[in-house]
Amino acid sequence: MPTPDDPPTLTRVERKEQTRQAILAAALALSSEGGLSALSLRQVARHVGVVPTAFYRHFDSIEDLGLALVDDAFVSLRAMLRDVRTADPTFADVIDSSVRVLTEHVRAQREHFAFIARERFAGPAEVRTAIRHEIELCERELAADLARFPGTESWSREDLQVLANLIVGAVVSTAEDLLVAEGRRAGEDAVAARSRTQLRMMLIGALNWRSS
Amino acid sequence: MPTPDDPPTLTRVERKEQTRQAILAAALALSSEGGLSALSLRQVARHVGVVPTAFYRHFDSIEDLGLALVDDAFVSLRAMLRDVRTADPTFADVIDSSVRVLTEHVRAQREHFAFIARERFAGPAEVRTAIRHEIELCERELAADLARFPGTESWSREDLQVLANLIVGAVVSTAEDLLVAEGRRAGEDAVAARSRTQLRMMLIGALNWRSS
DNA sequence: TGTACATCAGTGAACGCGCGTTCACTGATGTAC
DNA sequence: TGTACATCAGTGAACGCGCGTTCACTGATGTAC
Repeated sequence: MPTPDDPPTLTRVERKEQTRQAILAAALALSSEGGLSALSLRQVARHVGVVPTAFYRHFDSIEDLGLALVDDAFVSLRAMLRDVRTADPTFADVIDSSVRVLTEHVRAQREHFAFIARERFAGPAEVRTAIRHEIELCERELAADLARFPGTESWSREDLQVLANLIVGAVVSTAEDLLVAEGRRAGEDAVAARSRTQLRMMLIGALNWRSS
Repeated sequence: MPTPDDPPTLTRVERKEQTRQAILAAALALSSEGGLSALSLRQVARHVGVVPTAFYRHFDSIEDLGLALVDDAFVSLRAMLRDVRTADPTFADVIDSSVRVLTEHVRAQREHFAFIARERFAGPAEVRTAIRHEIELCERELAADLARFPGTESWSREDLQVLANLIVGAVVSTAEDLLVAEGRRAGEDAVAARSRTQLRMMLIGALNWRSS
């Protein structure tokens, strides 16, 4: 970024990283209208306050930048999953606390979650593949978590995977609905309430699985 | 379309409708790379074999065309829902027959389902809104269907709506996974098998709801 | 510490290209008599 | 049925604009001695 009057304590490497982050932030914000495929290098450069050619010092192409954004977005998503796992133990109900954590993270990292929802099907082929791969990894982690839950001792690996897929699907769907609520408190609360009921129905189904 | 040697039995109105359909088909096919937002009027015209300005005889803009495609896509989706309702009565299991119908329709109308999955979050604002609205209508219809099912007599309107949302979410998610399978038989079968298991888990959960 | 040289993030001009949109048009189809 | 006129789907030239990419460059920062 062309700010030669920054504190001179910043090294050249640090300045470069700063510009890189500014480019990623601009791309994330601008792609919310029309998506990554409709995003132009010049738009991004203009928004960052840099000449178009400077872009190439950081990324080969918009698609390359997209892959970096996938990494960033899944850092946010994994942070959420981590918080779900280590949720406040004063919340007795796993579902209540999980939905609360999800709502908070979607609210705080709205652009990252919107990016995943959008580019999962609309992004350039490589970006779509990268997102699908990351979601698959999350499902596998969840399956491993579920195996440690009481009541799933007798489940097959396959059934655990299927349940993990079901839950991830519900979470994705809830996150998408939260995004549609666009931060309006009433809308978000309704989505959260519905999600809690749905997860409870699913939990009842899972607990009665194989024993029925 | 510039085919002046078509059988002269076609009226001018019929010819116009033919071109309109060709434009819709071209837009549907071309938007699968990059989405509606990245689709240009000139690309569409070129693909149809018509001069760019001819486009305006049929649509005001790509966005306007997109709204027409939403209508077409939901004709396909509603046809599927209709088939689910009136499924072959020799299939005793509602879930087996529903998943079968879904698989067949996604296979036959792949482009329409991909359009909905993609533009639901990536399309121009008006298109996104139109899709959301249509999905909501489907949910309401499903809720009405569910009310006629045995076992839901004591359910509140609200709970029926929540269950309908859960099922629609699962169906959307399954349809999307079928699309990712890209018509490979093995992949489709795995998705279908998983979907059947998930719907059964959900069914068990629903049947034990309120009675637990 | 001071000097001479290397590195490299960002510049700015230039290019050819596809874009959406305007406008006046053409000529086959349709209609009124 | 035949003729004169209206309609209008599709044409083709032209426009200004933003695009991705090339290239040679500048000058502050970093490094070797």
